[in-house]
Order: sequence, then C-alpha cells, then structure tokens
Amino acid sequence: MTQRRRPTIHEVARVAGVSISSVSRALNGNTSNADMLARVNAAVQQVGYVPSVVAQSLKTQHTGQVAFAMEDIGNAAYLEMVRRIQPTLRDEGYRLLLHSTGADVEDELGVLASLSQNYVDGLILCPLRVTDRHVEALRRAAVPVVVIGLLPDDVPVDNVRADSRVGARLAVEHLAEAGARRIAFIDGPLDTVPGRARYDGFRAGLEAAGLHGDDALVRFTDFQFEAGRRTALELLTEHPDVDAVLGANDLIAMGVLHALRELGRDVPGDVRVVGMDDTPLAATSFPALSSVSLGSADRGRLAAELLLRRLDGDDAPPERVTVPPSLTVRESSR
Amino acid sequence: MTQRRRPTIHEVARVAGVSISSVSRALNGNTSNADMLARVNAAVQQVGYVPSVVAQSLKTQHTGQVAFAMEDIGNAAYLEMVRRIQPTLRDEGYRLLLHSTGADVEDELGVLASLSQNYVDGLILCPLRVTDRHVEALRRAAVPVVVIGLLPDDVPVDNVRADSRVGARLAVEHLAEAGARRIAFIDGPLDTVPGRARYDGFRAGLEAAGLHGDDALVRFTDFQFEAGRRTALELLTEHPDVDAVLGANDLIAMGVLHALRELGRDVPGDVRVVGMDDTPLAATSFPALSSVSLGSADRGRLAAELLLRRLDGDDAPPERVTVPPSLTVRESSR
DNA sequence: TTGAAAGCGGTACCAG
DNA sequence: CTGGTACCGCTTTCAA
Repeated sequence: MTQRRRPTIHEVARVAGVSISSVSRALNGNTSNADMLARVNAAVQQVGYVPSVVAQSLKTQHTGQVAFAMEDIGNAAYLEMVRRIQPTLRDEGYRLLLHSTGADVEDELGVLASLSQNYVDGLILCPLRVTDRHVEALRRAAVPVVVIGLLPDDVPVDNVRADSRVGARLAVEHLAEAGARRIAFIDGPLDTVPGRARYDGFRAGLEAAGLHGDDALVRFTDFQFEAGRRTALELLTEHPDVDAVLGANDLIAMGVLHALRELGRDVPGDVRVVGMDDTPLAATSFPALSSVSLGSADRGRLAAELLLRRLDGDDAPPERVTVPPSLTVRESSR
Repeated sequence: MTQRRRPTIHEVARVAGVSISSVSRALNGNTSNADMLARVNAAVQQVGYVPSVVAQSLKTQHTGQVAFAMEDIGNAAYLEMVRRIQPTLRDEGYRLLLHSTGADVEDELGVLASLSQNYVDGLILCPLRVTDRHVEALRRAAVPVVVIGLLPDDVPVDNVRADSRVGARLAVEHLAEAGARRIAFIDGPLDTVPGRARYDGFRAGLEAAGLHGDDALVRFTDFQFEAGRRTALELLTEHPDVDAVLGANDLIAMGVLHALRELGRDVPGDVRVVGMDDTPLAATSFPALSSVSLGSADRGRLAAELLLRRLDGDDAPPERVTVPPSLTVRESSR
C-alpha cells in the first residue's frame, strides 16, 4: 500500500510536453488538434492521472453532489424514494449524500443551514414537521431545495406531494363499497406532516363516501408495528362493532392484522383492513394486505427531476407537483 | 431568491480589520487573543460567513466524506447497515455517500476506480461478487476501503464478515432438534458472496447436526419473495416428505410460507420454516418467522469503526472481524 | 491553437 | 501574535 501522491495535471503536462492548459482542454473536449489529444491521452494513461473533483469543484463552484434528507431511511416510504432518487441523479452525473435526521427537528434545520458550506449543489428534503423556522431556513437556503411533503403555499421552493386526501378516500370508498359502516382509523402522530395529511384525508374520505365519522374510532400512535397492534387491540375491544380499519401505514396495518388474529376475528370476513404506502410488507403478509400507494417511488423520481432542472439553471417559478395515489386491493379487504 | 455570492474569508477579514490568516486561525481555535476572537466572530456574524468545505478539502486533502457501496439499498440487510453506518460516521464528522450498484459488477469496479477522484476519504464496500478484478482494484484503491463480506485472505484491506456457517448451523441444529429430518434449503445465486457462504454454511450445518444432506433438497434462485414462493412450490411438490425449509433470506422464507399455505400444509405442524437476516418482515409475518440474524447492523457499525480508525491514521495491518450470528425462534419453527 | 497567469477559498509557513 | 504569501489542483481568460 505505497501511498504515492496522486499525479496532478502538471505531471501529465510534463510527460506530454505541453502546458497544463492544453491538458485541461484536451480532457474537457476543447481541442481540435488530434495530435495534441493523442499525446495528452497517452500521458494520462502513462501516469495514471485522474482529475481531482475537489479542485474542479472549487474552480467551477459546482460539486456534482446532491443531498437527500429524511427522518429515517429505515422507513419504507423514504426507502422507495432513495431507490429512485439515486439512479435519477446518477444518470446526470450527480452523487447522492444521505442525511438521516432521526426525527430531530434541530437536525433538519442543521442540514438546511449546512447547505451554506456548499458541499452539495442541491437538496431534497422530506421534513417530518414544517415549522416557521423551516420556512425561514428554506427561504434563505444557499442552494436549490425540493421539498417532498406538504408545504405552505408561499414558500418559494419546488414541492412534490402525495395526495393523502384522495388516497384515504380511495381506501374509505373501497371499504364502504364492500359494506363497511364502522370504519376505524389508526393514524401516526397528528403533529407530523404525514400524520396530519392522512387524518384530513380520512375525514374527507368518510364524507365523500357519505359516511358518518365517529371520533372514537380514530386513534393516534406511532407509525410502527407494535404501536399499531396495541392500539388496535384497545380500539377493537372498546368498539367490537368496527367492521373495517384503515392503518396510516403498512406497519400499523400489519399490527392491526395481528391484533385481529389475537382477538379471533376473521380478516376480511369480520373486519377488513387496508394499509398505506403499499410496501413489500403488504404483498407478503397473510392475508395479503390491501394498501394505498402514495407513490413514494414517483415522488422521489419527480423530486430528483425537479432538482435537476434547477441545477440546470432553470429559474422558472417554484413548481408544485402532486402525485396521484392508487389502491391495490388484496385479500385483507376483498 | 437573490443569489448573492457567498461571503469569503476575505470579506470577514476586511470587516474585522484583520488579515485572512488571523480569521482562519480564530475560526480554527488557534488564537489566544480574546479580542481578536471577538472581532472575528462579530465579523463572521455580520457578513454571515460559512467556510467553504470545498476549499478546505482542496487545501487539507481531506473531504470529510465516506461512501457506502452495495447492490441495492432496498435489501433489508444493507439497509440495516446504512442505518448504523450513517450515525457512526456522522458522530465523527463524516458525511455519507450512497452508491447503489444494482448488481452490476462493472459498476462496483467503477466505484472502486472512481476513488481516485478523491471525492471521499474512504469507502465501505459490500460486493455481491469478488472477482480477480475486484482484488486488483482493492489493492490499488486510492483511499482506505473496508469490505463487508467474504474476501480472499491475501487482500490487504479491513474486512468485516458474517458467519454464515455458524448461522446456518444454528438454524439446522434448531430444526433437527425440533425433529426435522428432511431439511430443504432455498438459496440465492451460488455465484454471489452471500449465496455461496450460506450454501457452505448449510452443508456444514447438516454435517454438524449429523444429518445426511440431499442435493435434491437444495435449490438456487433469486433472493426474492416470488422466487422463493415459486421455488418452494416446486420443491415441496416434488418432495412432499420435506419437513423443514431454510430460506437464505427472509424474503425467500416468506415465499416459502406462502407456498406452504397454498399447498395446505401447516406451519410449523407439517413443515417448519426458518429465514435469514432477521428483518422486520420476520417479526410481522404470520406465523411469525424464525430467523437467523447475521448481524447486519453490527457489521455496518464495525465497518464504519474500522474505517474511522484508518482515517485517523492507523496503519496497523488489515484487520478481519467476524460477527457472530444469532437465531431468533418464533412460531414458524416452534 | 497554444501557453502564461489569474484566480476559486481556504490553510499554514515564515518573517517581523 | 500577526500579516504576507505560497500553494492545494484545476479552469479559463488573455496574448502571442
């Protein structure tokens, strides 16, 4: 492991017998002299030269990097986003930096502030909560930012959002059509972006389906399996007449399935269950879980595309894109 | 969005009425003059100065970035790794870059080669296959690399590995103890690092358990749910006497559970099932899936720690760490 | 077309 | 302790 210093453009120039300017030109396709090109390439091969992206960045004021910040990459929805964001960016030559902020609002703000260090050309942010300080930080962000999630109208950044309203309505309408009348909802924390949006969506869904909502059938807990299970056990014990449960994500819904099994209730015979996010869990569970896809993958891809457009110099007004949800019906509600 | 040029150290120096050297010193804690410190800080506040990490990187030859490259972040095992790698690195001030190589060997080699661009200080690599070219590339890597996975002994890089042998043995012994005699194994591709290791582990496990192996009960497919399901259907139809199945990962094992259900076989009554990786799928499935944890989270953390040590200048001989597996028994094999 | 030279924004050595 | 300055490695004007 002899750590010989990496060759610089000067070595190449010396070996090729030309100036560093010529080497730079040749490497960047700004030479018409074929002979020059050949000599430079030969020298590059000989010394094993690879340009330093750091030096290039300093000169060009452009890092070739983009950051993606979300609460926890362990969350299936965010995971789906990264999986699309990364290739989309890479195809355009950008590297992806990951920031898991761990549900820490300070950390989210820290990421926003750190943009001033100019270590990335842009940011895709998936905030768990949007406070005034977020809005302020977004306003003065040093580089283009695309936010995935709900955002006040007057914040001047590109924005990709899911349509939780329609999503929840799809679920509720589907359940109602199947004959459900007492539809319960187990949501995540109401003070998070997704928790709030899904709650509003659920209410709207009930209304759209012409059903009378009952607040006693709505619970707030964490977006987790165990939380869903425990909450469902409580809920179903207190209200045995519930004939359908919507989980705010697939983990919660899986918890509901388990709770129902423990209570000896049949799914979908006695109670129908639908989840949200349509993660791999849904397809592999038993019974297979119906789930509303909020288009995480599409949101990720769109966010990346919007950002790329900005990085390309587009200075059109901030755009807002809403991704339509879709319901996949499986055994749990058939 | 007025994109005013970001202030440089020169602005700060001018405002503070001192030299840029003094500003740099003050900012890096190399000043003893309290007055100087105060003036500089005031100026920093006033102009809103934030140092450019790019310029710092160029000067210090150190980027503060580390890359993690694996096949697909969507794979639960890799996901667990990232979740530990990121915080471990961040605590030491490093940012994390993600490279999903998508099962493309060329891409893996590309990542290794790109290290010469010096955009990161180190790399954690989880190769799907290890070819001679990998070994060669690892030898001449421009920055420290830690490999997670099996590696020939003579490759001089830090290495963290799982113990698939013991892992599979745990599973097989557990199944044998429970009374299983015809234990089948559905593996991933044999020419991948994990596929090979788990196969060897399974064979060793049978032997250790004093069981006679039957090649007809071993199948190779993809590390996926549907692949597992289809393969299990075939296998179980051809060999109805199979009384236990080990899946090379939880997805495959979930597929096996589904197949058994379709065939009307009881789990664990007729057939016991065990998976590997102990992902969230295992705990939430029905029946809950027994699974061998190969310590993905620990491997990730250890890899990050090894790398940090290297980045800290440690030039001890390459280290190899093996993480012990552990079996969590759940309903599917109880 | 080619080479010299001026930065990009910092760090750190060296002299005062 | 402070300021001047060289330099990190590259891109890009500007003259020749």
